[in-house]
Amino acid sequence: MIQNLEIKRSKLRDGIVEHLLGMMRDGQLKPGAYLPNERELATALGIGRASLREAIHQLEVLGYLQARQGEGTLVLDPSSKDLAKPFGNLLLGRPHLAQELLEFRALLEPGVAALAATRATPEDIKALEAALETQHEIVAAGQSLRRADLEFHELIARAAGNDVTLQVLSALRQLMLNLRERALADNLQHLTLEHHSQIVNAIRKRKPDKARAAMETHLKEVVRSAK
Amino acid sequence: MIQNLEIKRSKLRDGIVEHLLGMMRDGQLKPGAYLPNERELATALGIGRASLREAIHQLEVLGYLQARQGEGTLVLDPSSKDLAKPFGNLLLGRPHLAQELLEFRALLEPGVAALAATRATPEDIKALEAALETQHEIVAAGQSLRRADLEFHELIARAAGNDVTLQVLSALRQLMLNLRERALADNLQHLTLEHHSQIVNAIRKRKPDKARAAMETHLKEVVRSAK
DNA sequence: ACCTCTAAGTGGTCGGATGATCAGATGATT
DNA sequence: AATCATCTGATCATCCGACCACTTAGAGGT
Repeated sequence: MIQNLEIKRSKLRDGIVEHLLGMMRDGQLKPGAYLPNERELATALGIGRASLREAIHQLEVLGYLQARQGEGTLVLDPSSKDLAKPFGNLLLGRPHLAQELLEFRALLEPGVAALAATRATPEDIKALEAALETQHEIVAAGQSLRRADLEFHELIARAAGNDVTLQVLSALRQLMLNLRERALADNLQHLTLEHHSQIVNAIRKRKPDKARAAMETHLKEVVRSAK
Repeated sequence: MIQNLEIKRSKLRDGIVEHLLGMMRDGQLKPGAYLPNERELATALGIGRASLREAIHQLEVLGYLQARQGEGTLVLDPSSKDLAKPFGNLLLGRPHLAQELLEFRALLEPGVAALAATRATPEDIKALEAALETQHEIVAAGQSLRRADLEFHELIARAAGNDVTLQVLSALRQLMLNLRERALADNLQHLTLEHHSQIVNAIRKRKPDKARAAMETHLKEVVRSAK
């Protein structure tokens, strides 16, 4: 026999997962609404509550639902909700991947910056300039640049106009935020500011290659300082 | 009435999940071994079988375990393989524009190729050359290059030596495979072959910039032909 | 030695029962 | 009338015991 592949294992709950996902796609289940209670839903689907509960739990782990005892099971918005939580679960107990996460980000973001340079709307550029201003103030006040730095990179991802990229990066940042609460040294903060300025300049002038290069050197510096 | 207002949200199964993960970290549960059967384990942990099953199911979704009906529950090796499966679940059912997926890939892979040029082992290079050979034969036979193309890109990601990247890309490919079964035109197949050769050459000669550039033009062509 | 088929063990599913928790209705107090 | 405490119903969380479906290994016959 050639392949009996994977599809023979149709655990009932997997079917339920698919069914619920389908209902969410079709709009029968909209974000913010509650699922029918477990007993009703189970009988409606013609399955036992145990199976339904496992399916619901799976979707909860993946970030589509949120079950609240005594209240109901809430349907979340998968597009706006960050992938950070499921991403975090993914790395549960695999701390050795932290360094690789940094590298992954360094691999992706230069291209994102280049994209941003070609696609950024005037509003995007304004937001970036405002963020830059804020960062100057923060450094002048001697506070941590960490939070503003994250927002800055998110703005760039948004300006690149690719939702997949935006979500992946946002999940990544959230993760790194949890993994390491490393404060940048003061001299590095000034360097960071300088880099950010160059990036924004390149985007404003629509110079993709310059934006890419600036982001590259910026992240290289970050990786170097993290060692 | 006293403190502990915070930990109330500890669903019992989460505790079980942590407990099992701990056992896997401690080496009490080694990859390749089987979990005690559900009935025993449940009584040993002092919980009901349903709760244990939800915990096991969660770890299965995350890729740590694999339950097999009639056989047992297998402990997987979380460090080596199959982050791809949970990652695939992650993107399951989220509405994505195919175009954005392609773009995301085009954003990431050039950097991956550059990394591969600096890190590829002799074995990696040999595998790439063998894959190239196979591709020539396939084109000569007039068959579809699609499958071999996917394997080729996977080999490069593997040569880059970054597991996160490898798994993200592999999940991405799986997704695109489901989205569109588009065959490459014949003239494009020769072009693809040419590009692949250039990439392998750059990797063999340890020229990261050339590898990056070659991959970039390659993917640009793919995107262009997909419109 | 080979094949068949049974039996034990395992995860998969079911339905009911009980406990814990929350939101809204009800009623008492101010 | 407004505020607060309590009650009530609904819902998820957990447990239990039974049965179903599948895999494996071994007994037994050929």
